[in-house]
Amino acid sequence: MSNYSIQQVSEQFKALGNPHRLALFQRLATCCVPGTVCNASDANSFSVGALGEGLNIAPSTLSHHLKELHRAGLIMMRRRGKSVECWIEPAVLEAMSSFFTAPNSLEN
Amino acid sequence: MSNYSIQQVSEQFKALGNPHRLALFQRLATCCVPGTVCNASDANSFSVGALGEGLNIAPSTLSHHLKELHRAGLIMMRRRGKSVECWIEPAVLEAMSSFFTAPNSLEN
DNA sequence: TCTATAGTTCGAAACATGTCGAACTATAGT
DNA sequence: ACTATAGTTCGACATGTTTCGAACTATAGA
Repeated sequence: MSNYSIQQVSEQFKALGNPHRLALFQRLATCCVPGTVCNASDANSFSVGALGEGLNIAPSTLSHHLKELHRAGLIMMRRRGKSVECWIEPAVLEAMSSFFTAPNSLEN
Repeated sequence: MSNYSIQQVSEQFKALGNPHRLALFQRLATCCVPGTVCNASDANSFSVGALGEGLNIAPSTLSHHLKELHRAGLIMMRRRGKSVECWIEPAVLEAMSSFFTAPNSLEN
């Protein structure tokens, strides 16, 4: 049973509804190579810069998108020295996935 | 393994990233009352009008939102007499859910 | 303290979205 | 044919979003 509202969940989907942000999120969500057993507990983190690699967007745009993902509650961010590391809490992936497998549990 | 691109999937999330559309989708996805065993094969359908009930939006707005959900490939629509019935294919729920449980399977 | 690296904030421009009412199409029943 | 019901399309308007460059803050190392 989720304690999120329709409003909150729609904000999360909106955050994923942009190709750049979805690519960033997927990069964080993909914690192991295909065919490998994925251990959810050691979620690996990326620095902001590393996340943006290959996306061809300005640093300011990258920063903006990560802020959106963070505000939606989809990713975590913490400063570590010169860089800021980002990661996804496994519970977030479970909650998002369960919207489709158990949509009853959402209220309002 | 999904055969959708980042572009396509982000369109699907974008479609769900609006409170009204998410409410419509959830109403269709909720095929059984909480605590009941849900049989995915007999997905129940709603007419356009029934779906919009309680949402306080103009018929034209409702129509627009359902078209968006349909264009994103999230819902099916078919005319049945005077009304148009909408439903979700169970495979869509599985595909969406698997983005969060197996994000590796998405390319481009 | 100076410099280089890593991100963020701000303001502006172009573009997309959500919403409505009015006018339209489609079907069923009389 | 006429009427009522069910949705859709169109045009308009207000509001949001995406993106950038320029200027800023934060940290580490020399």
